Amino acid sequence: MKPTESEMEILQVLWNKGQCSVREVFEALNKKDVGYTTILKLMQIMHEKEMVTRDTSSKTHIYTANINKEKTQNQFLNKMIDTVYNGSTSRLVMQALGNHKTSKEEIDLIKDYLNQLETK
Amino acid sequence: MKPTESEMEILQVLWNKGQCSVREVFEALNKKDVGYTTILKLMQIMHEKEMVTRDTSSKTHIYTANINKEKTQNQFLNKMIDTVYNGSTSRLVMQALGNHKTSKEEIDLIKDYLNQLETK
DNA sequence: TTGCATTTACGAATTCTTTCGTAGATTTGA
DNA sequence: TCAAATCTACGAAAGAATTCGTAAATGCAA
Repeated sequence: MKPTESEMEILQVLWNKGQCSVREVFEALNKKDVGYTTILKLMQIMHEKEMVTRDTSSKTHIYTANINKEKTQNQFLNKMIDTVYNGSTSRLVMQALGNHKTSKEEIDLIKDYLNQLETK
Repeated sequence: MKPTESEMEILQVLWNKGQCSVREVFEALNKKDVGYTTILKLMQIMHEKEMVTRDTSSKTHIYTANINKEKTQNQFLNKMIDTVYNGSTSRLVMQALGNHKTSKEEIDLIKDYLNQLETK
């Protein structure tokens, strides 16, 4: 049900690009030390689990994500809030905002979002 | 280096309580279907990995977390931002805020925090 | 056409994580 | 004191997740 870490990386590519062959995913991931057939195998397993669908009409199969991006992200997020932040969303958020990687633009986006939340 | 999920649950308890025997952790976790010796073994492994230290001067050993809470949380957070949110902190934050589990109090906390960030 | 490159399928090995049984030591209290 | 309870150590099994080698099919290009 819940994707593994490797599966998540693959889903990431599929969500971004929409449709991909194994090779496209393999190249997008660009992992050293991981061979082509490893990615292939993972995607076959994901197909068995029905996390992805595929079009096998031509030799090169074309894969598409078959689970919802937002729902899946939320699943990870909630798990993380529980096991890493002891259930506190605000602590996660504040740490995320405080970790220097956040640009001014991103912070502005979040302010807008908070204001929206407020007026509702 | 990076704690596993089970290890994270144990660390959670140790960070909260400071110092614990195996039994205390076992009881705090309160997991059905997981025996005492399982937690013991995990904590012994964590000791080997130097994630925890322990005082063995009495029969019941007392464990203490030996890795930094904020640093470890950040490690998970950054990994998550990368593999689940494609590198976008603001998307993670907005999804966290949007998932209903956030109370008004928490939202206010975050606003204060953003204002602080701003004035710096 | 024919052989080279690409692709799939699949089994199996490897590695990582979690689980627990059992044995032996220590403590406690009846 | 000594039996019951509690604890540690440790090996090993079970279960997940990842990895890849190899064989067979397919398509492409000379």
